[in-house]
Amino acid sequence: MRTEPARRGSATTERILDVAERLLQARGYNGFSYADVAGELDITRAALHYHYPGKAELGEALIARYAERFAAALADLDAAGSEAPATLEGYADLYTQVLGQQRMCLCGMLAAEYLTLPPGMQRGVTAFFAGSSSWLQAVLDRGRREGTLAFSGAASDSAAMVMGGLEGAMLITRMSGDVQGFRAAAARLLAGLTTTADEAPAA
Amino acid sequence: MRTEPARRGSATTERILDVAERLLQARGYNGFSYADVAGELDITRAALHYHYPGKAELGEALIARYAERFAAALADLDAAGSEAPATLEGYADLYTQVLGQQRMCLCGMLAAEYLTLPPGMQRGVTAFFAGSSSWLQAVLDRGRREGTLAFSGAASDSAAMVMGGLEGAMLITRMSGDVQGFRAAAARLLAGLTTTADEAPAA
DNA sequence: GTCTATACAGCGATAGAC
DNA sequence: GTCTATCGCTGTATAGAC
Repeated sequence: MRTEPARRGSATTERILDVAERLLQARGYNGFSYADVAGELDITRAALHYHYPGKAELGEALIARYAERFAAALADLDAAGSEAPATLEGYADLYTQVLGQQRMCLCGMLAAEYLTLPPGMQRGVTAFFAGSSSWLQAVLDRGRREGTLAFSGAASDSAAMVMGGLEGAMLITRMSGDVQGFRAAAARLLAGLTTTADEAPAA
Repeated sequence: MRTEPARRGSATTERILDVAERLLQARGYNGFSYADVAGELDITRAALHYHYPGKAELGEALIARYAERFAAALADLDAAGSEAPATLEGYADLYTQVLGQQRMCLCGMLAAEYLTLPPGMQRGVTAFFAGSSSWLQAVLDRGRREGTLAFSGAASDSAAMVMGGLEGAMLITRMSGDVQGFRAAAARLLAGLTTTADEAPAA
């Protein structure tokens, strides 16, 4: 029951969101227009305004859907019941999947444009990262308790490191489409949370 | 002799670059206009076109100056002759300083907008990260040789982790202005390159 | 729910006077 | 080196017919 569109979205609004989401993740909020979305769907800009009265409302809907899907993915990771390191790998895989579609994280993109966003969108982006961060903190704390993770300082600091590290690696590797480079950087990032340097000196 | 403007820049062009740089780092390339820059300097848009014929040329000049300053800062770090860990802390400090001005890294911002940039700017951004990455690789390799750093895998992967990690942490903490949070995340990031968990369990 | 038509502001850019 | 004036295009948004 997570696969169906939910009652808030008609088939058309979902198609609009799909196109707008791809454009936003590729070009940023200030880098696409109603004309771009309408053009791909072969409808007019006016028709778009019927579904989403303004670009701000469209943007808020995009954030809401993205955050919902992301939260569902995190819930799936929790439900899998893996140990903390594997759970973190699953978290990193979420980013890898987005990057594989040649996209930047939607909220990472909006973080860059933050100061130009309407207030409602700013709130949505902030909430996304707050949610992601608190989920990560819980996983990190659990791992440290279980002894499967080792790091010093507050879990919130390491959570910020993981979240920021993945967003930033995504930001940079997307330019060249180097998904393997992203994977490697993400692996190095998570390696710093376990025992470190327990692998072969130079693979 | 690094403090003076260099002969390519008149006083006016430098003032233009100063304003445009701040706007770009705050709002992104697609988030500011010639009118914004001209307005702050109390000149007209036409006068701006005299100094920089188009926004693309202005953008390229901004990248060139930023990259030049950044390279000079890296050269200073090399000249200090510190051990690798301290050199990396100096590298992270460069980011902290930018964040302290409530700005995002200029090239990190442009990385988000990469697909919407004119080709000349794309080349500049790519070159910036390539240069930063190779400098980091050299420091990492040196630290591993000297025994002051410990990490497995290729230095290029850890370089991508450090660079991406700082860019991403910057991207996210800038929204709330949490410079202390950035510092902590950066410290955790670099801690993963040394022996790890050699600090007090919970500071 | 989609269309045509239109309004209106903002954009980057150019011409030509001073 | 800066100005006024203007062009052409694109942006978001609205009114009203179908």
